[in-house]
Amino acid sequence: MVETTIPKRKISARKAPNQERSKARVDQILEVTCELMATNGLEKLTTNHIAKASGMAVGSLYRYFPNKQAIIYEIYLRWLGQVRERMERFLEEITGAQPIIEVMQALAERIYGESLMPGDDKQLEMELRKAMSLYPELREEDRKHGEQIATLLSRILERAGLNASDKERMEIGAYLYGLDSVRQDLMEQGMDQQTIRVWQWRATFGILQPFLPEGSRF
Amino acid sequence: MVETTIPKRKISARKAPNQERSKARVDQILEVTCELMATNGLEKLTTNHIAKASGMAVGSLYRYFPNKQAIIYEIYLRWLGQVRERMERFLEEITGAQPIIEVMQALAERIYGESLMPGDDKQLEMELRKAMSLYPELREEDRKHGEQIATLLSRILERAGLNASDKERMEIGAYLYGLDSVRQDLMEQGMDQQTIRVWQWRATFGILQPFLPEGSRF
Amino acid sequence: MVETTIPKRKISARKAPNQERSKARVDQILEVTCELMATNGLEKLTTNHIAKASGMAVGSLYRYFPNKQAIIYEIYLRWLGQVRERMERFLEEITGAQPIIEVMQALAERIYGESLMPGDDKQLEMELRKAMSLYPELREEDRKHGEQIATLLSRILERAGLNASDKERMEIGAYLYGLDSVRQDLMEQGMDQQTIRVWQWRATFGILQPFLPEGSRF
Amino acid sequence: MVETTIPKRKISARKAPNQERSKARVDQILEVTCELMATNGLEKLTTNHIAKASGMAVGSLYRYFPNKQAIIYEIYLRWLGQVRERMERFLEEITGAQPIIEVMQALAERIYGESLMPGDDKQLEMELRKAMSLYPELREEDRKHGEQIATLLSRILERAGLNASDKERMEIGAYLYGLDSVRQDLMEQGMDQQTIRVWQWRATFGILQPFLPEGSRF
DNA sequence: TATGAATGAGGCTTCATTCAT
DNA sequence: AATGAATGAAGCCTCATTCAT
Repeated sequence: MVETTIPKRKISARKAPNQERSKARVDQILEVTCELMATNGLEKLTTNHIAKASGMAVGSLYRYFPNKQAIIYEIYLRWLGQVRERMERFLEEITGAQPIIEVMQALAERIYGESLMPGDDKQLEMELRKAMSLYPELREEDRKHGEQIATLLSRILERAGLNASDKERMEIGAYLYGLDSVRQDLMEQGMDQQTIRVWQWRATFGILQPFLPEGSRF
Repeated sequence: MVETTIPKRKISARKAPNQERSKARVDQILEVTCELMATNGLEKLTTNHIAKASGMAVGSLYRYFPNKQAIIYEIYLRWLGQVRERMERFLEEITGAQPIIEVMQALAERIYGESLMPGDDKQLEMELRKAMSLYPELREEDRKHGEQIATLLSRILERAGLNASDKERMEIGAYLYGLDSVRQDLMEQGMDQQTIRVWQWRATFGILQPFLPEGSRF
Repeated sequence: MVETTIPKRKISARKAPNQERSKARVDQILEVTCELMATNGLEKLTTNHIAKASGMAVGSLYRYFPNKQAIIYEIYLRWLGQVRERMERFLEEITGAQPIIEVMQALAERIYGESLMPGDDKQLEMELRKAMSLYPELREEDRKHGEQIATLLSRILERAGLNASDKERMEIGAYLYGLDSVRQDLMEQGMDQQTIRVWQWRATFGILQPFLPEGSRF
Repeated sequence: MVETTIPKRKISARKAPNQERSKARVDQILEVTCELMATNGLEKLTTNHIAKASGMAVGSLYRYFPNKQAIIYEIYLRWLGQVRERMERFLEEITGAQPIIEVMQALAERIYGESLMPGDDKQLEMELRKAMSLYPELREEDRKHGEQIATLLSRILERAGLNASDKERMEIGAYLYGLDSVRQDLMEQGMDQQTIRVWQWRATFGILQPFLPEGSRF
């Protein structure tokens, strides 16, 4: 059990969900919690609500998770995991035959365009961001995730044939990851998704342009 | 007293802080609240904490503000006011002689980069944004503010020679603001300042490029 | 859940007390609250007091009642119900053979004289009346109750042979009820019980005289 | 300064208002408090409201009264005093020449019919009754007052030629005083004033009838 | 294992009273 | 004497967490 910062709180799931039934229950809790967060917001998310909506008793929640925070933490981890997974799959698909610009376009679509989770996704993402600022553990997790993503991005860019040094590729990766939080901010501010994508693309292009093969234009 | 939506709540300061001492106390409350918000987050902001940190009794808070929300509301108003003020000052300084891209970078730094209040500013802003999603009154205020800013931005970009529509100018402003937080993230992650500046520059250029007059150099 | 006036408050019990234990707790809360109201008055009735006196935590109150008002509301409903019940039983017992004045005195004793709940009943009633003037919901309930009582009284007096209109019958009932509190006051002041009975009798007679059949003896 | 029950509270005015200005201020406080009680009810009566409505600072209130309770106490005393005063004046006016029944009728008019204080009187009386059940001191005062009134009534009845023993007259006095609280209850319950008077009269008549000279009829 | 009743610390707010000016 | 800012105990209510069954 992971022990964390002031007030020492356990944040990982209480036990590895080996048994099938256990796993199903954990999944249900997480799923229901996602829905409630997306629907009512983090502020109105109570353990009692989660239990009732999951069709189980509050006590059962605490068999699978040591506390409320741990539930959100797990959701956050899975969410980050999905993002990483996509990037990894994307990395494997890259052949090197496509023009970089197309690769980047495809990446943007994959990373920003797809729905990461079933249902009211944008809202959930916003609430997770709130949670991140509420629980220090999430922030730490986010930082580690950032490094991994930067590395992945670096490798993607490498395989796509980006004409940059290792150091530069890592920087580009970090920066592109940062751009994703810009996207999220703008979403929270209510900017239209399609519009966001356009600006996002322009910024990305600005970053990559110096490393694109001569003559590559929009 | 501003009367607001469904759960009738008073959200403006209880009285115009005419007297000197009064004003000092109001300012102290606001300042302390800013710090607490930035440090611990909106969720952990309690009236009792504010009172204790301000070195006064809870009851005293309620002499100056009708409720907790009103304190946040006031902070929000002042923050918006400062942003507007800066943009206005900036607008007056624009000569039209500088390259657009420099003007834009200067703008981003001036508007959002400077510390608006003592202490951890970026964090405060995030918390204010959370508050905005929590209190309908803030959203309304933000909407009005947004219109004013749009106008100002539009005029700044116009004067700087940017060939974009009103809507686009607003979007550019928002995006450039977002880029600034990327810069801060990277700094926290330990990236070299000079390096950050380069990438920042590239991203900014990517954003502005479509609107720059043909052949404009860096 | 009964939805009520302006500050939307739930005033019925949170759940029908099906389970045995549940019902016991609800009853305990109500009983304790009655005692506290009678002893210390409505003004000093606090949720914390109720909880402590009931030997349970505050939170438990709120499992069974949505708020303080709802507790008082339930007490009030039960009290009104008991009064009605008594009148109905009394109505069935009337034969018409007794002299009216005796029937009336018996009525006063039966309806208001008996202890409706364990303990200091008269006081409780006073407090309930205070509560009624404090909570709009109670007033509405009281109004409905009043109509039902009016009908019952009307039928009782009618069956007892009283020659009065419906309106007058209701008024007589209310007045006789009032006389009973005089009796209690005098008892508290130390007047001899037998003596009180005599005066009580005379006042009752004064009230009924105009409606008694010509020549009716005491 | 009168020291009273648990929690020891001072309830008489802080000083005999000798100085003219002092007296004026005390009177103003009392008057304003009466209005506020009648208008908003005892529950919403706060010292701050009283002060503001009196056009003075809260602190000044506490120069003339040791606490809030004392203000209400004083109002109550004055109110009781006015009732007594009327009865005394009435006593002096009795000549013995009038038929008893007329005297009693006149008394009823004087005691129950007149307005005891200027303004929203009925409401104030109701609030004072609430206060009585809130503050033990008021109840004690009410009891003493009751005795005095009973004595006065007894003397009135004597002078009016009521054919009763001293003991009986005292009892009658006590009972008639009790009847007045019936009147108040009925008022609180919203019964029409004129109607109340009629029943009140009938009960009074019932009480007195045995002692009226033979042949006195309505 | 599962349950859900029970807990109680802690959040927001009010207001009688005090005290420095 | 007068002022009114300041105080803080106390009121109502919520909800994460525990524990007996």
